[in-house]
Amino acid sequence: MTDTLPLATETCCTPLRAAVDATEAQRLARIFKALGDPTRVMLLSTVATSPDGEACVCDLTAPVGLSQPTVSHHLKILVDAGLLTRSQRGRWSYYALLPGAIDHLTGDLRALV
Amino acid sequence: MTDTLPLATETCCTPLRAAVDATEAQRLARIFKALGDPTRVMLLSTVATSPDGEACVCDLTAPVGLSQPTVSHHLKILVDAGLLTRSQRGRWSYYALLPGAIDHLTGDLRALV
DNA sequence: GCCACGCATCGAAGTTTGTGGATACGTTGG
DNA sequence: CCAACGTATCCACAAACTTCGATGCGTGGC
Repeated sequence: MTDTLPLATETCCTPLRAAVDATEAQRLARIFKALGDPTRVMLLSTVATSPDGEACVCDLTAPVGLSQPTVSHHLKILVDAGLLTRSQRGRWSYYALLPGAIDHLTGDLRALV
Repeated sequence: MTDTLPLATETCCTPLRAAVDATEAQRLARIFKALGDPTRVMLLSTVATSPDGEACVCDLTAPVGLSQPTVSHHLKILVDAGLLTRSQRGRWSYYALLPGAIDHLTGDLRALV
């Protein structure tokens, strides 16, 4: 008796879970973070839409208006994120879009929600 | 005479341009940056896959294991990026996925490359 | 009207990131 | 070999970001 129920939780605070686990969220966030800079968006687009499908660093400094070390830094982030590939031929490093990378990303994005 | 050509540019340093202008790159980067954090990826997924399609802050602190101010901060970033909507009913703020936001994003992503 | 509740905002500390100059590395041409 | 060239790496610094405690703001119940 007198055992008043400890107040129901109303309609709030229901237990929820994401469609991905913490590891997958971290992997996706790493990719999105690579795209989370205007310079890198420009670089990715420039590389992907170049006539040969690839471009070297000296081609990319002018479009973004930044120094060569900075451009190399951004390109490395895009490569580490699995969006670009790097192939060195002679003195030049050619960057190209990793085939299927964008499709995989859009697929993962839809799987999130 | 004797006007030797000033050395052709070899095969390098061709003039390139991105498929988007600087303003569009900045807009996209803003959205991607919002997704560039594991916590926000988890939050977006949790909100989007919740049974009612919406969730209040108190529902979301537990899944990510962070304090309430921090969760509110991340949710504001997702709202500002145009990914979530916020609707206050009573004492609670309900966050939901903005319809079409993911589709627009995937479309913009394909238009980039 | 007052208090409890859920949430947003503020202030601060620690960490990460973007950027460029200087420099080192690998390659090519002479 | 040696010099010139294209890149990557290192160092430093300013700016932005993540996080949380404290606090302020609406709303609802008594």
